[in-house]
Amino acid sequence: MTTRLHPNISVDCVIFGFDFEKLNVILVERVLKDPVTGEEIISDFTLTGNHIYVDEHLEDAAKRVLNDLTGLDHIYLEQFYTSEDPARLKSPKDQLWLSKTGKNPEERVISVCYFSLLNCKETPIRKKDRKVGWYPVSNVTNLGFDHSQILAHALHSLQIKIQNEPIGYEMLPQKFTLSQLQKLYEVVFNVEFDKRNFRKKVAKMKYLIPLDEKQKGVSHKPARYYIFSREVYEKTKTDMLNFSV
Amino acid sequence: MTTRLHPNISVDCVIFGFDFEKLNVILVERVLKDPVTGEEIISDFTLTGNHIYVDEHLEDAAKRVLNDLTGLDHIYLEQFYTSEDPARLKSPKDQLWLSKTGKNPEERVISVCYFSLLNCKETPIRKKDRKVGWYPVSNVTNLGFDHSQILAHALHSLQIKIQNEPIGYEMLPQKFTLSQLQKLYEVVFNVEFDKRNFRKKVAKMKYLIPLDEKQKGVSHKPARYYIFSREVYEKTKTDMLNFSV
DNA sequence: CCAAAAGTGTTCAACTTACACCCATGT
DNA sequence: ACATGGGTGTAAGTTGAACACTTTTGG
Repeated sequence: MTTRLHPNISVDCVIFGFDFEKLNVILVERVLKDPVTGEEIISDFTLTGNHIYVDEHLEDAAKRVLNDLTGLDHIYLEQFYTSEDPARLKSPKDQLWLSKTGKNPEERVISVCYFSLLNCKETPIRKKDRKVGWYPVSNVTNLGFDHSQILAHALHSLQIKIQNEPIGYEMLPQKFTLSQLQKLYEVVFNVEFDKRNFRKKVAKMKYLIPLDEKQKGVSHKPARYYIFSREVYEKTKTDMLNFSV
Repeated sequence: MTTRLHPNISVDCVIFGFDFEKLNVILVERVLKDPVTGEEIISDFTLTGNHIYVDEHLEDAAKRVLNDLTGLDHIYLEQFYTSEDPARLKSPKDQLWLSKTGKNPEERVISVCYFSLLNCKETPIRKKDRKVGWYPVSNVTNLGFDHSQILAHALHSLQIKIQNEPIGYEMLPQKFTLSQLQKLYEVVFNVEFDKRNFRKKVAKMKYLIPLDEKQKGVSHKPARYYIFSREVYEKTKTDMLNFSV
């Protein structure tokens, strides 16, 4: 394994997180100051990403990015899109940033994009040299590079995927309440559900298993905890079929 | 625009076609003969693809592949996956093929994959130097390179996509019958539908417009023709919502 | 005792499924 | 006349949508 970075191939990670209230995404601040005046020439945000090593699995490169940020392994990771417009890094701002950070702004870079799912509350973010944090997806505007489009793609892919596979549990703690699960679906799709109808719906999902354990220390009727059983899911899943358009 | 091919980036096209009976895919024969004995050292099939030019849009590269094969422009094209395992072209067979066809077998190639949709009956295939043709998807086994996995990915993506957008019409002639439409969905999902229930379902789709025109020259009751109206579709489409797992 | 979220059922409308026969055409 | 696929309706069961009150806890 060589350690040379590939000049033309990168990965970008759209790291989604749920905090029981909103859908969030990890962004990195991108600030460039004029060395003389101290004025901020660039001040915006981007997704997290990296060039790959020339003979590295792209998924491993994405895991590197994730591990650098969170210290975690085994994070849910899904390739969803490859951004490749030859002009995608050609805006004056992006060109300036690339030259000031030691990249060659002439090089074409295609970026294979992954989304990840995390529970914000259980994920410490290691802020290294640059400012990194969770930001509500609904507030995000004008990211650097073409990252706004990548984020839009990612959200759409997440919506499609979560309809067909039980991946939402990746954004919840192991034990969760039905209200938390409902809120998760609500923020992912940006809709509201009726509590009773939602509960009737999930009651049919046999892989959602109620525990004899309730919330403690909450100043209202404590909610029952549930767990997701992948084992039951794999045994009972049935292929979807429903062409709805 | 330079005309140098990028050594590390290619596109592969999974070209699906419907012939009113089966779902087909265009494959290219890959034959390598021993120059002395004439024995066939390699004899299998692959998808169609090509390296990109260094500053070419990947979608344009895919369009080149499609235009070379069919002479057509404006073919439905959808990026669905990027194949990237550093070892994806490392099997002895693939290495042999690469060296015998003037490629450097050491180079890592990542391939951005697109699927296209066509009506077989309206698509002439230009067979140039190599043998190219339509093959039933259900019979395909053991393609060269990692193309079997790419095809499986493509079929899955097609199934997901066709559930959420009316892209099936790309595989039908402009005027089609309801039985043809039904057969299309049946072969894409590999299931059978009840004729009456299918018709009730599509009757709700306002963008399926019946014509005052029927089949001619068929030895049975002639079927009414329908067209797909994109205009009506765009006006009436509603966002899907149904997390079914 | 108050605030806060948990939990629970019924009714009506819409949709899904299963199922069988006559029709228009070419040969 | 016959073979072929086109075209149609109904009843039963299931699912989806709308809607309000009681319960349990902490403060």
